[in-house]
Amino acid sequence: MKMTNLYAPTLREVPAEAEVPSHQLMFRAGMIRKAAGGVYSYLPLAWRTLRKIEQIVREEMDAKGGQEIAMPIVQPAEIWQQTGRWDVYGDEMFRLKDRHQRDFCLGPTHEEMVTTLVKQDVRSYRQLPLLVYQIQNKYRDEIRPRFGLMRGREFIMKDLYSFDRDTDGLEISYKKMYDAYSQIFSRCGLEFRPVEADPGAIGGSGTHEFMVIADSGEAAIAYCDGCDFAANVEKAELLSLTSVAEAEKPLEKVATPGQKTINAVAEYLSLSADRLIKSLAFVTEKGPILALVRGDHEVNEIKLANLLNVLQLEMAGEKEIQSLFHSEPGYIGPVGLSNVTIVADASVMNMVNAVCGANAADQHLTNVMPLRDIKPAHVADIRLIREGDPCPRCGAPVKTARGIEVGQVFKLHTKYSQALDATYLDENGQERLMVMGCYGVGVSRTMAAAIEQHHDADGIIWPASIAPYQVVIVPINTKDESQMTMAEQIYRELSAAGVEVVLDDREERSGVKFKDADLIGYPLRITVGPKALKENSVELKVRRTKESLLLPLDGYVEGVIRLLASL
RNA sequence: CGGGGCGUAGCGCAGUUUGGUAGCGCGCCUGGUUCGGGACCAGGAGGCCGCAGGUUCAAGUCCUGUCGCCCCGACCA
Repeated sequence: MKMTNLYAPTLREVPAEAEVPSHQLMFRAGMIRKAAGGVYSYLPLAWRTLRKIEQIVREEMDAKGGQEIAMPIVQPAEIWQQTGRWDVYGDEMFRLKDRHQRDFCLGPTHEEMVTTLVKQDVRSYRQLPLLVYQIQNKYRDEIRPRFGLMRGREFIMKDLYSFDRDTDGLEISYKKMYDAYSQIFSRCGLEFRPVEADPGAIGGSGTHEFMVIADSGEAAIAYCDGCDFAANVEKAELLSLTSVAEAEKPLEKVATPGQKTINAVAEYLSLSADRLIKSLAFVTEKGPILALVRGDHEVNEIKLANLLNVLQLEMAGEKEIQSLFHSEPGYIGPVGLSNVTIVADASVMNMVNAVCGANAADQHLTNVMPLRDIKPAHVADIRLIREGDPCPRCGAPVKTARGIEVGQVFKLHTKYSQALDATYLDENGQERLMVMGCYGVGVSRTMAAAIEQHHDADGIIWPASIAPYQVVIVPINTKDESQMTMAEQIYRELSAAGVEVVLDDREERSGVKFKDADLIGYPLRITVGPKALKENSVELKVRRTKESLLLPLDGYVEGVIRLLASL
């Protein structure tokens, strides 16, 4: 491709609306343009990279026996009503009506569709397992689209669905996909980590998320260098911590005027925060909850909601706290409480002579012995893991990092086959439910994640496997005939050898072309100027390392190909 | 939806306080001089100042409404 023909309008300045590096750089490199909030056009450079990622995904899916299909984006309401998700999905679903006022939606995902499809024709155990997948647009009317392609309302996703005879089969399919995903993200040149995750509202049990490690990631993960533990912090389980050894003392009420926060109370009483009990009031559809964690800990609301099996869990407001505790925020506590369900973190129950609110303004209780003074309805692990906590598997201190979720593998079991009556006959002629799994890769998000992980102040640094083009040839002076002749020759020879190459034939100064080359992020740049001509060689510059080298003109094509393989 | 901010040329912004001929930089077009990291000179094109209504002799600027966008929180590939 010649640059004069390439539709890649680069920008010098950063558009005000772009915040994160991937968004800014894709915009500046002329890869994407916005049509509406969270909805983008992909220009040639972006589309080429997306197709490369898709192709990697496709090859790995096919390698595991997946079969590519394409299902409708426009889906009838009925199948969603059958599983109950027409209502559950809420405002996040793009809904539309046809001319007869029949309800449809734009598919946010395809469990209903694929189950309805497969159950029509799969009747026998002989037809299972079946793995089908598609790569296409998904639609979710996100509460808040943001960060460019990272959280769009229209995005490209690969979704594979596995149908097995039983859970043993599901385990095999799950393992296949887990392995395939590791292959996919490795081939895309990404530093990633599969982590244990919370199944969330989709239901089912057992799930891993594939996280690309990046500071701008929306998810926090905890992992252990001592063993293979790695989990989304939402999910990461924790061991209960022991407390100081100290003789039990009698309960006492102390004045703590104006001390409303853990830190303030701790300082006022000259104690460390881990000697305090943090009491947090929540309201749920099943009534009010008082959650207790140690003062230096945070509540994990996902764990709490799962434990109580509630859908709504919100922090109580000041009014609710008044009516429940006859006190104000900052002074509430669990001692002597009977009208609120108390949930204590396991570590709290190990505390001795602790401090908590007294349910009276400007008053706290000291020498609280949780086992003696608190009557929790539940004692469980409800806290959020943090850097340095002991690993739940091996006890070594865990580390934390931020990650971008680019894929998820999920065991659905029979949730959808049951709701949609997807059954088969086994060897004994018995009707049984198909056991399902679903496995997604955010293709467009993966492209954004790759940029988040691989960029510098000058622009994108593509891994060669997903670069829109691998090489750019920059003639220093377009009007110099010998330079142009050589540039054209290199262009032809590399193209003939199957290398994807752009010839920057624009009549621009070299500086402009260098800047654009860095911005677009070609892994390799070939500069054709006096130096190269004089040495009768090809001048290469590696985008990632910024190192330059000269290759003799004789045999340079093989050299370029070898170099690319290492990028 | 709650909180914060912004809509003026393709992009980045000033002008709004105090109403009075719509500006700057980059980019774009023409010609010339340049040419190894975003050149220089000269000339030029390009605006329903988000939209609608109102106040006024006069509105980018004041008032009301509305739409859109960005950031922070609850959602998720």
